[in-house]
Amino acid sequence: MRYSFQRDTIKNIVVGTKCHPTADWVYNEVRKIIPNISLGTVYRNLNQLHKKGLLKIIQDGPNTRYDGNIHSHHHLKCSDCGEITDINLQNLNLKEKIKSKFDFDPSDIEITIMGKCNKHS
Amino acid sequence: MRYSFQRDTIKNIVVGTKCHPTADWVYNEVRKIIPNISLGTVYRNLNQLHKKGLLKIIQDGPNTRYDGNIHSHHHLKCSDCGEITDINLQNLNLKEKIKSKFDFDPSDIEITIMGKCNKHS
DNA sequence: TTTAGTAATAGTAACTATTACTATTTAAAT
DNA sequence: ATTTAAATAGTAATAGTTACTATTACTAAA
Repeated sequence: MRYSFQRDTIKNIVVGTKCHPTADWVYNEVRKIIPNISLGTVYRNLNQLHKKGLLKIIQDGPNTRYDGNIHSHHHLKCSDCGEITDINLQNLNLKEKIKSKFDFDPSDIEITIMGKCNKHS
Repeated sequence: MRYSFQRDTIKNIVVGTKCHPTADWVYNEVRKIIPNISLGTVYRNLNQLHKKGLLKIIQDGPNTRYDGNIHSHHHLKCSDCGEITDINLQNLNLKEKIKSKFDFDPSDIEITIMGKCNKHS
């Protein structure tokens, strides 16, 4: 993958925020640095960065969001303000439970906990 | 909510399958019974049935799917064939873990396990 | 260094899933 | 039966994303 300033900027923006942005949010942020960047360029590069494992794609209901935290983690989502927070859940041993209980070979586990964050409980 | 044959048929189709269908799949099934039903009617009724708690909406990547199983359960998804299977995971005690570890009041937990089903492992 | 090759881009068009709109139909209460 | 409002079919509109194309710009080799 050849260097491009556009992709590099997009990557830095996604990795540099904890807000799990949409493509459109990223687009508006990048435009502050590259005013004439194309929305298509943002989408293309977000997808390429995902393919390279440099960011994650998460679904927030029907909305696609991007996550610069590529370490194994899960999400809390506040049903009031919509804020999504990364959390770590260790020792769940879920993969072993799945493997022993079901005829299924697990590779990745996604957990989203809906509820109220401290500002809205 | 007034009775309508369209809504009743849609509900029976979603509840009667384990395939976690898309709106379009439901539309094609309903058309076998009501050939001139409108796609908008399918969407409107799927959303109404969801509001009434008679079905669930799940996200399969960017695709919205409907689930007639309204009991608490989780999902296995095969990364080869895409098949989604309902599973029960008891005694995870996740809500208590979350409540004690994070400043967050959990209401609902969604778990999706990606991996290979028995046909593709 | 130039140059040649090709990946990446900007701008725009196209596509797809979903929702909104509107005139007409229909359930069901009076 | 008449009335009323919910629901419908059909269509238009919207939003998010991808595809297309002429042009630009990395980068490796001459």
